[in-house]
Amino acid sequence: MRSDAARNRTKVLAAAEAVLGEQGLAARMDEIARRAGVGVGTVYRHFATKEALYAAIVSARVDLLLQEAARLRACAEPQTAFFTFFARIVADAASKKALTDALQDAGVDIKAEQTDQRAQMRDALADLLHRGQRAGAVRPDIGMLEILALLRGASMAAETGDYSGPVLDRAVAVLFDGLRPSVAPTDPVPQV
Amino acid sequence: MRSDAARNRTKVLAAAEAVLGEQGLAARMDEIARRAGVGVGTVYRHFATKEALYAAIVSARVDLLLQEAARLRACAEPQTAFFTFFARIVADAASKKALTDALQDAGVDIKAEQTDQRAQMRDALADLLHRGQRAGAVRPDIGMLEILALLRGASMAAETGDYSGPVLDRAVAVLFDGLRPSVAPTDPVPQV
DNA sequence: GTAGAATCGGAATCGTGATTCCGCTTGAAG
DNA sequence: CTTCAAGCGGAATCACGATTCCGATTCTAC
Repeated sequence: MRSDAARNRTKVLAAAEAVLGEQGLAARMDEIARRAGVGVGTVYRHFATKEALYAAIVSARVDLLLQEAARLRACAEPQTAFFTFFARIVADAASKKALTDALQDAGVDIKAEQTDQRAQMRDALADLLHRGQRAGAVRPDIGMLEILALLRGASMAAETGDYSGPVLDRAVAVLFDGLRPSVAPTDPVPQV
Repeated sequence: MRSDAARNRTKVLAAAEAVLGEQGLAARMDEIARRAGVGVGTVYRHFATKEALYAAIVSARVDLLLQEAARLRACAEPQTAFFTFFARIVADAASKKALTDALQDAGVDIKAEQTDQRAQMRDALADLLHRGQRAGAVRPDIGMLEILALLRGASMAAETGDYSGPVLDRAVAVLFDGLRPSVAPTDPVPQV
């Protein structure tokens, strides 16, 4: 690859990371090109479609989360590892838009890589959850489905950017309290 | 108003309720017109823009919720009223798309009516929350901001339609457990 | 029954933003 | 220092869906 091409690819990725992080999928290609100091044509030379570019960015972001998960699985205490990871994901969503979808959406054209990452993410989360449960830090009567729903909701709310950091922290703390084993038997839940 | 016009307006509203409930703002005007058995022009005769139509539908839906809130404020026990209302909103979001935004979004062109409804909703929720707290059913160390964030997240997750009813119910139950006063001293909450 | 205003239907228009195209530039091989 | 294929910029093209327009249809009043 020609050296200037490589340089441009890097610039495009950086700009896309920034713009997509701010605006999510709503970002425009022109804007990304402009911020990269490059023509739209160049963006398209490196990434066939907006979705492909988007996928590249999200994939990198998810990889970081997966590394974090691996670290936690390796060294952290099972009592806190699950909560730490959960909070990490929510914080990531708060700082950068458009991660949420990658977490679970049944996007139309899922690439093999994405499917794979999704599976890895799910595995890591399941493992951390089960360890936490075995360690007595997480209530035993819930499964991955509930966790995914809660994580999704928390990430989406965080992503809106309507709530300040402290408020989000307290909201997540409430969630975590609900996830701990109750000292007393759980109250019945009002049905709708 | 001419009788056929009134009839059409009704048909449009019904179709819009259905289509917007299924697809949210992504719904197309053609689709709404088609399902109403009417031309697009007719839809526009009754509602100036897609947003106006959308607003009319959401407004009606919110009104129902406000009535429910009034009922709860009037008769229900304060220990359960708050939770019942919270669950009711989430259930509504699960069955019909696009309510969430109306809950809090800072939409660009908010009509007076919507602002008013939003205020009413906020008041009702605040009242139910405070009653619950005074009755000792809701932990006292959280405020409306946290509740709104949690409600938003729950509604958004419910709206995706990715989770079955029972899973959602259990996830909401976890949330509710987190919102109850802890028997043991509360874990430290991340402060500002 | 008829006139005339109110409505209707849906093709044509517009706006927005992704994607393509192509003449011009530039890196690097010989 | 040439050569020329890879790469570039950004105007032109396309797609898609909201909104407008206007001739053709009803309703309703008389």
